[in-house]
Amino acid sequence: MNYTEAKDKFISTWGSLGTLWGINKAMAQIHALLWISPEPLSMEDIMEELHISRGNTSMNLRQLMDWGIVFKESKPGERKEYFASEKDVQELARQVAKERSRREIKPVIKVLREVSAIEGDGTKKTEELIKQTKALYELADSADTMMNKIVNQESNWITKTLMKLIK
Amino acid sequence: MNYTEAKDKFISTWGSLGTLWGINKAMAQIHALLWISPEPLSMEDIMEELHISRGNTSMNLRQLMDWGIVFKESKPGERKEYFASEKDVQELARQVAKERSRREIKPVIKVLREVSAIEGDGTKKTEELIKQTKALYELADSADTMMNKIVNQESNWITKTLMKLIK
DNA sequence: TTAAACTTTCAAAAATTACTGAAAGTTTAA
DNA sequence: TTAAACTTTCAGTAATTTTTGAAAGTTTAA
Repeated sequence: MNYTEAKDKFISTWGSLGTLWGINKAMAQIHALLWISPEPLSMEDIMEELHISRGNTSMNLRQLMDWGIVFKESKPGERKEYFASEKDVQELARQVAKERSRREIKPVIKVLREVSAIEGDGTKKTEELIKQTKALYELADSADTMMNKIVNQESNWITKTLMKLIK
Repeated sequence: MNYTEAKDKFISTWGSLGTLWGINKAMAQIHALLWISPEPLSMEDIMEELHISRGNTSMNLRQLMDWGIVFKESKPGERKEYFASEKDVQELARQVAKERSRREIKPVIKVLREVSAIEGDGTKKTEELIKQTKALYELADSADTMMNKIVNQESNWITKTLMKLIK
């Protein structure tokens, strides 16, 4: 496998993984491209490499910046803007975990807490609703707390922790 | 909030979370419905409660069974088939982790290993591709190994472990 | 200021994904 | 066997999501 094959394989695999996990393909592919690029890329560079439109590129770069994993860079003396990925894998993981917790997990935990807190009325179905949503609440809440621990630790806490668990 | 409101809120929230994580809404909602139902439900029951078609119900039940989190039950003396959810939250988590690892993570790890193993050619871009995909490979591999540890432990290992990490 | 160089927005179109419903298939009781 | 009771399949349709591209917006150099 030469450079171009490897690059294309990585970009397309990353795009598919994104799709599977609810992230749009263009966004995941732009991230992949920047992740392996030694230099920041311009919008033109990205459009050309991935064969996507200017609008699509712009919108997805914006999202990647909202997620905190891509940054704008301006080269001195140039009008054009360049984009660069967060390059540290630990920081990438922290940032993704943090955002998914904030946007997706926390709101669900809130609903689970509310739903599992309704008053029992003596019926079996209400008991079951309370019992099952409470179990989900407790699991989700522990998992989320752990994620946030990770997010707020020094950068290689993840690896250290995983190592500790694995051995 | 009364029973019906709580039930509807749970089902619709679970459906939306599914969508966000790449799982189709009907599948997530059927799971939610069975999760809180004290008794197994028939296909008719599910269709009626969620206002979805027979075909849709059938296909998504099949998928839930493929994931190993919903089971067919036949009541003695009845032709109709009934469906019940895995009720243990630990087992649910184990099963979901196991399947996502097998279907989605493992194949990506394989690609990352291949891509990061290409031979360097002295160019900066090849070096960067190797370095960055290797970093991703190592993180993904550790995380996956941990997931599989969890999957193969006794049922409340998750909670114990999370507790240990949190305090 | 002006206008060139660039980015963002957004309505419309395309692509993808999910859903329906009727026909085909299967199972079981008699 | 037959036929009733049920489930699955799948082609067509609908809904949703993504993408495009041109117009509007912004920035900066002169």
